[in-house]
Amino acid sequence: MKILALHSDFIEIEPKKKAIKQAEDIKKEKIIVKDCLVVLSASQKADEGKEKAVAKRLVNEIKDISEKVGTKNVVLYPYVHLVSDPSNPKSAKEILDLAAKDLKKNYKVTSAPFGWYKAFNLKCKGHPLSELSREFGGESKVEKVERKRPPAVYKVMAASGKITDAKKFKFSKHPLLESFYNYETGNRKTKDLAPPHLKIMHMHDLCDNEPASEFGNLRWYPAGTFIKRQLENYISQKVHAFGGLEVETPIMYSLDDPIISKFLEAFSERQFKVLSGKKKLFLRYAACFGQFMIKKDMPLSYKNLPLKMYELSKYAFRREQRGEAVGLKRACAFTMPDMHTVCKDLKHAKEEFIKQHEFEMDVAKGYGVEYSLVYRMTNEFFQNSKDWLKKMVKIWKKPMLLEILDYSDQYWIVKNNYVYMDNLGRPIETQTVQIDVQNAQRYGIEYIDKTGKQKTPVILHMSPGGIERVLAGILENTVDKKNPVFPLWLSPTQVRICPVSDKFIKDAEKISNQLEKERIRVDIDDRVESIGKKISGAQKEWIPAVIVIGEKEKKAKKLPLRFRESGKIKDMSLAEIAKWVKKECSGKPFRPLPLPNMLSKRPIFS
RNA sequence: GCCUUCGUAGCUCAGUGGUAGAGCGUUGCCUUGGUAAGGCAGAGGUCACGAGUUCAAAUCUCGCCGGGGGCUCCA
Repeated sequence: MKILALHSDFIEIEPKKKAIKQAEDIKKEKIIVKDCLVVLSASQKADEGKEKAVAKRLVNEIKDISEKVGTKNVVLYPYVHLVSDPSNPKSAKEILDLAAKDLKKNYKVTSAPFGWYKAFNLKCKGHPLSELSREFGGESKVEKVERKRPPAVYKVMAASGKITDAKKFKFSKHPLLESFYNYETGNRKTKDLAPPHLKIMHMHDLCDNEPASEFGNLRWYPAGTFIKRQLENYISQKVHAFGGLEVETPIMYSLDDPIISKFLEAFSERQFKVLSGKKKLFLRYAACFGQFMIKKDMPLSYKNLPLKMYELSKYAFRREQRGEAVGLKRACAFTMPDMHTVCKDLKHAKEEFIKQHEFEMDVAKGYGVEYSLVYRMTNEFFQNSKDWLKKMVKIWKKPMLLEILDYSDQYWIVKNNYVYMDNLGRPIETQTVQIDVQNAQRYGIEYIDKTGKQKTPVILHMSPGGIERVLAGILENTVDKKNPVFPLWLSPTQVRICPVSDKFIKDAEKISNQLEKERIRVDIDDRVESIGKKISGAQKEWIPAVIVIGEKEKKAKKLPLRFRESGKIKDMSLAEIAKWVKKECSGKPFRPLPLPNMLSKRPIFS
């Protein structure tokens, strides 16, 4: 559709006679509208069948222009002569009618008669914005790139390295892998319920959807922010120790960039786009772009390889469709740790892959959640890499699923996914390592080898798990437990002290100060409530350990810790408590209590 | 984007055409306690939003926005 918008002092329209058969029946009278935006429009062949989308675009354009020129009077004037390939009249009329209906909510709309020869008299204001032309189609429905893919073949590699057709594999001892396999192959037994982590998210005041944003954009409250930061710091700490060089790159990139734009064409529906004046930018969906752009500008030597570059992307953005963004499983803005390793060649990449696979498993230990492993690869890679896969399974020590693809329209030739399952039998894919054989060439990344020749490297992608998804996995994992707790290093409160009455608050504070010095997160239930209620509250909050303090404890040398998981009470000295927390949290980052330590002062967020 | 379902107090929800409800939480007072919920009183609502039908709409119809599920998708 092409439009010409004229901000006018007035327009005077006089219908003369019908130009086409389909012309609408009207009274032949003069129409005069003063101080208005006259929108001459013509729809094109390409708009046929997309009337709704085109009408929407038309409405948006008109809103945009009318706001700029400051008028609420709109005159829709069908003007087929603007284009050389007009659509059929029915389609054009439909677009105009839809647009008029929509615009009438906010504007005074006059529709010039459709299909008539009209005389008109118009005075255009002549300021810089008074004459604007625009051209657009129903972009919201861009044709999808049809990918005709042959179905994948699934096999299972047992811990011994033996490969079996997945259909024949006995999954009975591996229910997690089985339910994932079932989901992958379409035997989906899902329940018509929201994933349970949504409730937990809310119960613990972690986070919520932000109604003033797009769906899938979350706001995080202190307890949620605490857990998120802990996970972020844990991963970053691990990656640093593994040799990742941390960088920070922009979150938005120009759509006009010759390298990047090519990469994006097929996925334009999934991007958030941003306007900077006339320049169009998009928000990144991963940290690849920024890192590849750095690497392409670096004078890389074989001596630098493998070069591991790491970024914790806050945020990465994907414009998920309605019905796809669910709680933490698929947010539209998410935190993505992303490492890209430049390797000399495929052989080198395969060696490095093994190390990164071990690394991923080590990181996953900190999450404390059981998961499955799948390797997805091209058939060619599979045929050449059976021994390599055996090395993987030896580290993994359990059967892993193999998905073998008979096509290669993606940038990777092999990747693994670490898969958590939610309680409704749906997978949450988190960590991954991938061998990328396309992007080095696409971005022009090169290194100089021993002989002084320029070579194109192979790139390894590695993510130790999108933070939100990892959290979803951890939360889902608590659901079937009798007395669920967060891993101690992720518990906002580790120990709660409950004085039996307000006489003992001072004593509680003393103990709390001592424990705080040992870097333990302690809070005090100083509310005027019965001790039973304080215990009950601590249980509801999943506080891992509770200490009741009264006359008895004041005198005793040890403190009675009630552990949530077991429900048992154990007498422990301050030193023993500190030792326990240190042991449970070894190798994990520390953050102080995210909320006031006195419960009476603590705000409720949702 | 399509299909489906839901939207009532801070939260969880009841309320099928006739005065807006409960539990939890919150506020105040009483209770000063012994390992899962002490008592009493109060505050808190544009029934998502807009239009329509009706003497009368939380309730029926249409539209719109938002949440959940399914499809597609997840680079």
